[in-house]
Amino acid sequence: MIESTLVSVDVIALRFDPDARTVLVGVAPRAQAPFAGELALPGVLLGRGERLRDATTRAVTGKLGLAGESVTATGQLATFDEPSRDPRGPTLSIALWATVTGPSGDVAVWHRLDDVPALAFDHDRIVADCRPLLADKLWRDVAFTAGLLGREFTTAQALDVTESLTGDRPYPANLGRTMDRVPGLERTTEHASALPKGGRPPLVWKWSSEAVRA
Amino acid sequence: MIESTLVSVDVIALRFDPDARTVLVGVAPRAQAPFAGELALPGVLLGRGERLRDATTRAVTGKLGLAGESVTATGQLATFDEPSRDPRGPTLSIALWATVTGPSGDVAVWHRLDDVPALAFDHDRIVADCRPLLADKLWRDVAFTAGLLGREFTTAQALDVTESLTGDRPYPANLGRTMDRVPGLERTTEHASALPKGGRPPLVWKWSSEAVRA
DNA sequence: GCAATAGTGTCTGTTAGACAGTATTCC
DNA sequence: GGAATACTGTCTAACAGACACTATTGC
Repeated sequence: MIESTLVSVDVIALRFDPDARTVLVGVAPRAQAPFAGELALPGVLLGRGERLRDATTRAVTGKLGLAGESVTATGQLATFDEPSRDPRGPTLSIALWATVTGPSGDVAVWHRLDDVPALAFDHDRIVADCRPLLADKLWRDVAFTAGLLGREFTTAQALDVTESLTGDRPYPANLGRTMDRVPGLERTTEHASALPKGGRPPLVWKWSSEAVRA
Repeated sequence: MIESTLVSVDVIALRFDPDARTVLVGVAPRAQAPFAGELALPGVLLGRGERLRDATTRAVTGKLGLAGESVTATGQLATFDEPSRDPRGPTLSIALWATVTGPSGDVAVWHRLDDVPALAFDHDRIVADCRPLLADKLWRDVAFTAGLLGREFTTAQALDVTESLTGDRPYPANLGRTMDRVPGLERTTEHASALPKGGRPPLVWKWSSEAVRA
């Protein structure tokens, strides 16, 4: 009988901050050794029979201090199998993404995707390797996109999120055409409320009800 | 302490058969319960500290009866976490791909990708879910493509492989342009040897030496 | 009106898809 | 020459990228 492997679940928790106009990743200082006090992605050991989705929520609530309801969507990214990645012994790490909303949590520290500080374990590598995967999901994976932007959002916010994930701000006209092709996403004629500094109010986009049965 | 999860590695082993002009998946009857005698993807339990690549090779050699050298490339697909997928208890399955060449092996049974028989466990689902992922790797993932087609190949074989994976036979001119854009792939002026039934000999394509440092 | 923000029309170059026509081989 | 196979040139539609111009708001 082969001795079984430990499996941990490490989560890239993303939150869109409309005020900062950017997407943020949640990290937290580790409570225990190894790497006690150092920042790390929220991660937990996968329980026997536990679903990945449940472990993801457990990591986000337990390690970042968020409410379970604030997790709007989750999904897989990749698996990291470097045996020496955890000093306690060989541990498989399944990297997942989660989109969250609402209050920022008790212990979470939020950083821009292109400005994540040095993290414990191989978490720097996980973030670096998974960033292109995340950028690829925007406007392609409806659950991811809707989870990040919420039930309805403005063109300006869509531009901000795209810039945060891809590193490149698209032209509004081009992004509009991209969004027109996203299934379940509808351009409304409503305008958002006036801006603090003036300027034309942006258009509102909404997910059709079937598309977001989260 | 949380009781740890069992992790199995299930492999979609692909082989291009130039005579049958199609890509084949390797499956084998299970030697032990559960599902003894039924066909299944080659799979093994992941050992403690074992790399996924090594477990993939172990599955292909042990369960399909192929030589270790016949595995030309491997990579990740997705993770399946349905707790009831294995009657022995909750088991995580990491699905991986492997490309193989050479003799077809002692126990392996080979089927066309669009004609895989009913399989044990949730392996039907794994094949169905992963097929689009595999089609997406062709001409994009150089290791995958080179592993499947080998060091050099003809335009006709490229057409056959593309048709097997995507279900659609492209026009030669269009595939040629796609291949012109694949980094490390070079169109030669050589022609393959004559065909059994006559006809113009196809052009040969080669990977540049840096591209295939497998 | 001016600054600030947002949306629209249109042009360009690239790519995917399609197909007729041509080339090379065996018999 | 005819059947079988393979390659080439070119046309069309879709798409990404770019940008000038117009529209709406607060001051």
